[in-house]
Amino acid sequence: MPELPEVEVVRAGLAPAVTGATILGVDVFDPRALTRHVGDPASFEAAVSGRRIVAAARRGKFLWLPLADEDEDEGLAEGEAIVAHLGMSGQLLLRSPGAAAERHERIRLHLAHPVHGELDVVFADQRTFGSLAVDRLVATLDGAPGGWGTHAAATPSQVAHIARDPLDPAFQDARFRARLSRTSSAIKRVLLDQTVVSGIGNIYADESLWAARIHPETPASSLPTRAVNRLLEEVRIVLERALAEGGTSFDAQYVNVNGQAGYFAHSLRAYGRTGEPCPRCGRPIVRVSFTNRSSHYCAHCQRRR
DNA sequence: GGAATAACCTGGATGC
DNA sequence: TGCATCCAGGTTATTC
Repeated sequence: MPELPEVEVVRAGLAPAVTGATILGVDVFDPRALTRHVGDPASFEAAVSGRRIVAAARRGKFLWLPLADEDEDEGLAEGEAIVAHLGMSGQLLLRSPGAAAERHERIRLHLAHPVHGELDVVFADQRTFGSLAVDRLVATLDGAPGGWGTHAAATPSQVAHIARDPLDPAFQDARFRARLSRTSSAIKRVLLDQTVVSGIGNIYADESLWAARIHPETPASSLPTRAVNRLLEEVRIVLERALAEGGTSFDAQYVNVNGQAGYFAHSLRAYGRTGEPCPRCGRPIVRVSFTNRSSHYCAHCQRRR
């Protein structure tokens, strides 16, 4: 499931290939892949064709490719971008022009790069929770760059409500602590709330809470400052380790832009290890239903307060 | 206004 | 073997 490390791997793979490239044309094979786009496939194609990609940016699980006309530079707080969200199973793949269609291919962008020549960016998505869109850029409220991979203090309007991720230099720890202190919701639910902290999904929420020895249903406001700080530290460690290992792949659902899987699944301590011994105390990891999904934790190490 | 829940979707795994 | 059901989960609209 693409969370921050997986999306960042995709962004980092796209950036050198698409930055500076001009979009020659678009093929939309499934309009459901444009559910975030206001307008029909023809309007999407018209909005991007002939324009130049000036960066590959990311905040949390959202990616965007700021667009410029031939005589514009990046850095504008206005303008438009192609926004991408991979949802549950979305992939962005780099392919040679004329390469065979991918399974579940929904959209293909045809690009011409001044150095690399022509290439295609394929958006494939099995479960169709992901989508592309053209969206206007809006200035960030704090004046800092919109996210990783861009110097422009702007994000697509669809991303404006998304909080910064814990690896973002502009992430404010104090603001995070204050937000937690105001809600009695379960800490795992808060970690999954992208308006509080972005980039964390079910896998890394379970892993971070295990590392910080916090029960997933602990009311956020009951956590002492020391525990919140430890949790933030563990979140960052888990995300950085996963990023270094290329992300988490359980099957072919998550791959980088070249179709290769990441290795972090081998390093998971709690997620998906139901019944296996806790790496810390040896007692079995348990799985419980949690808001239409699963939580994995050690009932001994992560006792409920 | 905050919190909880349902719906969207496909394919692999499981049970009968 | 074949069919039916369950499960995975990010985001958002809806409901409480």
